[in-house]
Amino acid sequence: MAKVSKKKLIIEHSGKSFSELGYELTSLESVAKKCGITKSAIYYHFKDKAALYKAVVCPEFTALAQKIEEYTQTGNAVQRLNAYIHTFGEFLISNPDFSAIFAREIANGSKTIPDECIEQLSRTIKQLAKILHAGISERVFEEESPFLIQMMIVTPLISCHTTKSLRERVANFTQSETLPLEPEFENIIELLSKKIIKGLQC
Amino acid sequence: MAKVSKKKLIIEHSGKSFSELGYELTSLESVAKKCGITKSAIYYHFKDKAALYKAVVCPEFTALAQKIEEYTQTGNAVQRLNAYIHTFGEFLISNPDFSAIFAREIANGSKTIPDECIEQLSRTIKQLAKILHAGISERVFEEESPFLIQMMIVTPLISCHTTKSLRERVANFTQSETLPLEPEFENIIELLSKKIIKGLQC
DNA sequence: ATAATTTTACCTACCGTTCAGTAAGGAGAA
DNA sequence: TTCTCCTTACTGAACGGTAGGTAAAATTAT
Repeated sequence: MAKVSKKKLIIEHSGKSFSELGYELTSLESVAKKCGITKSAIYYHFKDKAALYKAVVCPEFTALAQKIEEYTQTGNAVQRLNAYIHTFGEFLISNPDFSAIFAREIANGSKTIPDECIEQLSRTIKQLAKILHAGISERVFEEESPFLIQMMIVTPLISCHTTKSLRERVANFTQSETLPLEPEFENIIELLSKKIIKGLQC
Repeated sequence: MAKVSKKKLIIEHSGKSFSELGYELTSLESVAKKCGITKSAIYYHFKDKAALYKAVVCPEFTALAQKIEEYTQTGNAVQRLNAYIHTFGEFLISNPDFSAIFAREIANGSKTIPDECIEQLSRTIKQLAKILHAGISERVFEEESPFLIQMMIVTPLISCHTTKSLRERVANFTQSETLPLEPEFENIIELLSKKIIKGLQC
């Protein structure tokens, strides 16, 4: 065997399924089928469904936190906040699977996110808090809760993919009206970043 | 029967369950139990599970669209946008069940939202588009996609309840740090409204 | 041979759905 | 009044299907 470990295969395919169907509707049998193995083989590698989910989700949160810390160290507060939004945004936009899983978790009360992931998430918000604090020192930002700013950044970006078909359906009802309402935004990250930074400035 | 109709009871209890557990995890048997009837009684009143879900969700969307149109007719563009955000926000904040269902739908690709609801949703965004257009005429707003603004308004508000426990867990990792990060925002609607309007102004 | 991996066969539990049946009550005719 | 007929509102049992999970045998790799 050209050692493509089955474990990785399982993580890949189940990740896709978790993102497309959600945790509950993802059946291990269908995942096994896609991997070309049986359901029991999954149970050899993972204790249970929840453990598999963890194995899918944790590395993603870690990679995100890593990137955030890497790219938001230099420059003034405005530049750093811009970098924060862009780094977060590009990670979400270019990882639609992770985005979808994150969206479901948020809608779900985040009950199934393990503490390990929460810790990674807290790394990013700590970084955001630092940037906002720097902005206050530089007298360019008004004081505001980092959680609120985080939500203003993350939730629209996360929903960007998941609301696509919703926007299209809504557009079907509005397209005959006066205003042309395009349901797609090419450069949502830049648009959002500009608006949030402007909204935050003194 | 002089008593409260069972049909309403079913809608109430299932609505709570749909919002707490989601569509899939809501079992009709548990709903029936809470209503003090049998599962079959639900099938007497509703064709199937999907029809019950519709009966729960449609009136809410209609009520929302109604209120939006009612409260955003008068004033200048800034006042009307402020009214739009407040009306939408207060509806969501004071209807956490609807909020949770909406959040799940967004995370889920909105596959289970009936067209009837989409139409109601399009009413609200048409109204938003009008307001933004008025703002451009008044030379106070920059041109921007109504869909983007809608997302900036709706997704943070919707996630406000559902992220509560997430924020608390994240705060547990950050509270010992330099910045005190409060996971609660009392007046999120007003905060959000101010920032979005500022971000949109010329 | 031994350890790692995977399959076969199976269990239990639950879910949405259907369906036959029934108690209660009103409408209309006798 | 009383008998018949029909409707409303519901029950209980069962069905087909699928899900997560497990024990043990079989296969493969070292």
